[in-house]
Amino acid sequence: MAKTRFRKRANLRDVAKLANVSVATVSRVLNTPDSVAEVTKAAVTAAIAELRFVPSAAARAINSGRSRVVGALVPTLDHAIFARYLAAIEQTLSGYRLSLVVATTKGDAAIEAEKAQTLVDIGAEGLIVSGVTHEPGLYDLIERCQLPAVATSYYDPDFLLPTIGYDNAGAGRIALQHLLDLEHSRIAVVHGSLIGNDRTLARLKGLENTGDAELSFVEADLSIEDGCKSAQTILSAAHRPTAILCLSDVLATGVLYEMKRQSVEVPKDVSVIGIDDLPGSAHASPSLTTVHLPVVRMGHATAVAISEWIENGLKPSGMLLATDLIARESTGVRRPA
Amino acid sequence: MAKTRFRKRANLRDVAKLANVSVATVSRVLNTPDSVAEVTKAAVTAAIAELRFVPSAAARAINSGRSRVVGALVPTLDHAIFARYLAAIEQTLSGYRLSLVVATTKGDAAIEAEKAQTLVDIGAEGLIVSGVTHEPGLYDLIERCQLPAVATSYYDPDFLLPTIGYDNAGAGRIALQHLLDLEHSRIAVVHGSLIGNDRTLARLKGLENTGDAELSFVEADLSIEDGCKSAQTILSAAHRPTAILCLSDVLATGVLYEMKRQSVEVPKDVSVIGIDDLPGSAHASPSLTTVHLPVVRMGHATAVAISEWIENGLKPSGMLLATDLIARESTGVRRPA
DNA sequence: CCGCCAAATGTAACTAGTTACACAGCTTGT
DNA sequence: ACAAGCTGTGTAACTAGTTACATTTGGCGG
Repeated sequence: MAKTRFRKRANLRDVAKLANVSVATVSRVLNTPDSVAEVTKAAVTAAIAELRFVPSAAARAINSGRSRVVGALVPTLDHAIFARYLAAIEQTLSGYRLSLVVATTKGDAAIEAEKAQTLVDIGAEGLIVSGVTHEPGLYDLIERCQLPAVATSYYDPDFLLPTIGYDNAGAGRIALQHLLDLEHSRIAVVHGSLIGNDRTLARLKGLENTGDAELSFVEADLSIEDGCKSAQTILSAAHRPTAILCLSDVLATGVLYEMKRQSVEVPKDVSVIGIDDLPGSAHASPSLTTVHLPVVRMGHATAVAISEWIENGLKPSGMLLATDLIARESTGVRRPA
Repeated sequence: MAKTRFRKRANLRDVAKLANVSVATVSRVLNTPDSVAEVTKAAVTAAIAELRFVPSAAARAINSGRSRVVGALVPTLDHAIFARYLAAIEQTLSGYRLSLVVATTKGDAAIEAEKAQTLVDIGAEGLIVSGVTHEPGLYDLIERCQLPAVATSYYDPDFLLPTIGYDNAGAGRIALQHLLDLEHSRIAVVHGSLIGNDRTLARLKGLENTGDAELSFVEADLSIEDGCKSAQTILSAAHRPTAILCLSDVLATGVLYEMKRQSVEVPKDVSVIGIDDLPGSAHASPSLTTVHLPVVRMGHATAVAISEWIENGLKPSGMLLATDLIARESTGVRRPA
């Protein structure tokens, strides 16, 4: 009874003893079964089964120097854009027999640095981060550990880490240009928080060359709710804009809902454009004109890059992914007032 | 030169040698710094810095027997319901200093069993699975490894593993009852794939007690796209139903869009109800009546349960989370034909 | 009938940490 | 003044695997 009371996990030597073979033989049964005689193999297999032996991942890792884990740091999981992107990463990593650990940062660089440390603590072999704004601590960590790391959602060939992403300023510019082409000259811009969010900042940067147009800005949390509120603010303004440029589809969706609620016709009374191209945007009514961000391709490319780096030591160069205007129903030529 | 050519990662003994102390002292500097004299500590710290020493996660894990990693198997990440749920899990696990590895299964039990094995291979200390339909291989694995594992999104006190979730049949029943209360008697049911999806199956089971109502069924992929298509099918039927019950909000959203496109008024001409209560559902127009599934609470509860099990050996009992009807604008009393 | 070779297996030394125990050196109490 | 006790540190034995090298065994050719 005392024996079975607290039977701790069996290890290689327990199996070896029971099967009356050496530890090396057990190890061989596990790794190179062809090099072991059938009878011996059978005995070892039986012992493994009897002891319910499961090899220790840590012990294997210590020998191989491999954990087969890569870590991804994202602001949130609760946003379709990051979820899709991580889905693509996971799928591709899986093909390289690598696993994905996800850590969320709430867009806070300090939390990010902290969570990066815990990723290193569990032995992550590579890191994927979002954007190019980080704590020095994160760079230190990457440098100290000689950790393969790539930054995504942002393309910047001069950045310390390889970047795989799109031209956020360009995406903003594309959206703005579309509205300018439609002769809009009073445009409200709805954007998410600027604190620590280089993507949003860059998109705003892309709006600098406005020609004759006059831009006004509204900041909002990244939620449909806040998109609605922003629309209210904009509609109640003295000089109503003829177009609303949302730096994210989530906000645009909220704006669209509020327009409907207030019986403002889109695009007749006001045009609305987003950036992201979420799965739902094509089905909104009116369907949302937006700038497509290739997050799925980005996820795949990122996973391939980090995998090749980890497995073959091939440090990737950056990759710029194209963003395209998807013209749908929510934008139209400004009607002469 | 030859020395620096390929300086492999420094280890404890390298640091000890350089600092002229023993390995134990270095280890103490790392783990119990207060037990080391200041001068010694400084020397060791300097050596650590000089060699860019980073302790090996695997070696630590082998001693502690801990990996601090838990694995979650979900059908997909590309669906708000799972993303929100995982976000909640990650957040709560993080509080226990545990990391989350995500593996996606495409709803395929065989892929699930396979990925569960890779989770064990990287040393996961606990497993979170979705639903109660799995391969024997998965159960074997859990049993062999004595792995803490909980099943979610489905409550079944008699299941082999502790379940933390809701009553899916009940959720279906609530939705149906709502429509019956509104005097609907011809109801179309739109549901996702039944293959290997016990949640959908259970929700359908909940629709058995129909009273006088007559139900028709349409199967669709879980996408807005397919929700639209299903609506087309339903609208073109000879005997048009007065209400559409969607077993998922994604489908309901598609149905709603199609109604708008075809100028079918909701809820005047037809009522629409969903199940899930996605973030966007409250903002649809008309806003979607649905059955709220507490996925965030489920995520938290699951994370707490698995953490307590791992850390303190407390095997959780199951937990039934309430589902509530959220009556909004998309349902109304059937108009006398 | 002996030696050579290959297949099968064992021994022991690795991987990189943690930690029980021993012990030196100094302070404090009697 | 000497024992006791505390602090700081070192030695070596652990954790659980992999693997280089050594050894045994048996078949087959000369």
